[in-house]
Amino acid sequence: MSESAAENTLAEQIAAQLRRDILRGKLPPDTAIKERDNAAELGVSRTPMREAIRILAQEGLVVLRPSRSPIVARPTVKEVHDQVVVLLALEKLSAQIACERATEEDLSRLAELNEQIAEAYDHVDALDLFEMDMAFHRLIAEAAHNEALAETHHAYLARLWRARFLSATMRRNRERVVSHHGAIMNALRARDPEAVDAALDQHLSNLAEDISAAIEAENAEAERAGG
Amino acid sequence: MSESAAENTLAEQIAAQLRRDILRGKLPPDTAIKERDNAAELGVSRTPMREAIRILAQEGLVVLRPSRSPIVARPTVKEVHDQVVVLLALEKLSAQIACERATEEDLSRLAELNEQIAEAYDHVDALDLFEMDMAFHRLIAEAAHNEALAETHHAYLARLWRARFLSATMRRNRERVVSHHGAIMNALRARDPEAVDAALDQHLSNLAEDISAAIEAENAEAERAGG
DNA sequence: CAACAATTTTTGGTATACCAAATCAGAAAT
DNA sequence: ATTTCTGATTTGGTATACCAAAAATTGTTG
Repeated sequence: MSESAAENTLAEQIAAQLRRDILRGKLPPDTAIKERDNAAELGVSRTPMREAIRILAQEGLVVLRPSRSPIVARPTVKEVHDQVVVLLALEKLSAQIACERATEEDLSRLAELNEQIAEAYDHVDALDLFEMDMAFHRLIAEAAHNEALAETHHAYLARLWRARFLSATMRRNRERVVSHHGAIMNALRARDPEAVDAALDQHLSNLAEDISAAIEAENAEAERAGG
Repeated sequence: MSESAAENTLAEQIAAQLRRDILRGKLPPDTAIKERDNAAELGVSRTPMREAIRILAQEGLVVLRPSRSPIVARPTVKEVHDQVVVLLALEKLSAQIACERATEEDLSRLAELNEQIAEAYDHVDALDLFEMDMAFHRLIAEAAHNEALAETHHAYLARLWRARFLSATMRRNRERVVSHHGAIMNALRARDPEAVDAALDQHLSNLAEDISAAIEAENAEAERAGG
């Protein structure tokens, strides 16, 4: 996991477990998450299960409905698209600030990670690769040294994880990713705000469309199965 | 309240209560919120109190410490400043999008509210005025018709509520607020992204400094009292 | 008088039991 | 056959009790 912290409480462990199951598709959208049954199944009480569900709801992975079981969220294309827009804005802001504030260490960490990604691209599985990509973007956000910004950015990254995963497995493109990351990095190295902005636009603007396509495909699939 | 929703659960009611107490200064920074004592005091059990505390922690109003009572947050100047930076960026993004997407109804609501603010400025108390100001900025965010963006923007507005309140009561300036709001509105009316950007910069850039000054003053005060 | 160790207290985390509201199913009446 | 009313079941919300870990305090010892 990109989370370095060990999951302390039972609730957090449960949340992590459910999160994985949701993101990997084991718990597809619209699946009910009954806090009673689910807790029993895992051999825990309702209390931590309840808290875990709240955590995921806060992340947007499940939706809470009054007097109904929470269900795994099925975001609409518009919702996901809107979220991508915000993510892009946050990342651009981070990068702008990072042009001034990034330390040498920030930059070298970024470079190192990009190399790792380039190297691992054809060996590791999509999920692990995704963790690395996510870490790259988090490093950018953290290079701004603005905690609130990094936190919010991370929240969006996490929320869009599944959508980004769907999109990436559809069109996995080594050259694009690696060279884009390289461009972003070099612009940051040069501390050139405009170049950074352009590079990020380049890298993330397609993302919106890719993700939309992926979501549309999944929802169409569900439509066929459910109707 | 700007919240239109009725608080359903006990936990939400408690959270709302605590939130008010914190924002109005009845529970000043560093105050411990023991879930046991506090629950007993309000005549409720720990369960909803616990949940309420989580809600406020998520909002950044209280901080959770391992094996310690949660305490009311005392944001540093840097933290608040960083948050203002993000708020500004979110609002600018909203306004940019709103230039395309805002409906006539959005614009007229904005105009109406601005008039109300101008009219009420010298009559109502600072708190009510603040609700109105907050509503104005929320309308801008909502005019972008991007739910995720509006939500995140609102979260920052809420988190900065106390800081903004401190700053505003320090230097209340009718002309500045009303004319700035007017400028923002007109730029939106003209659907001119650059003008909107400039107007928001004008209005909110001072905010960062004002807030910093206010927070510094409060923390200095606490220093004197506590040391 | 200082430092350390043991005990007591306080903390959050978890399990369980109970309740009220909402939903769903089945039976009865039209 | 359809609709409506009722009661059983399932849901989330709340209260309470228990536990383990971590502080704080106190007492003891050097």
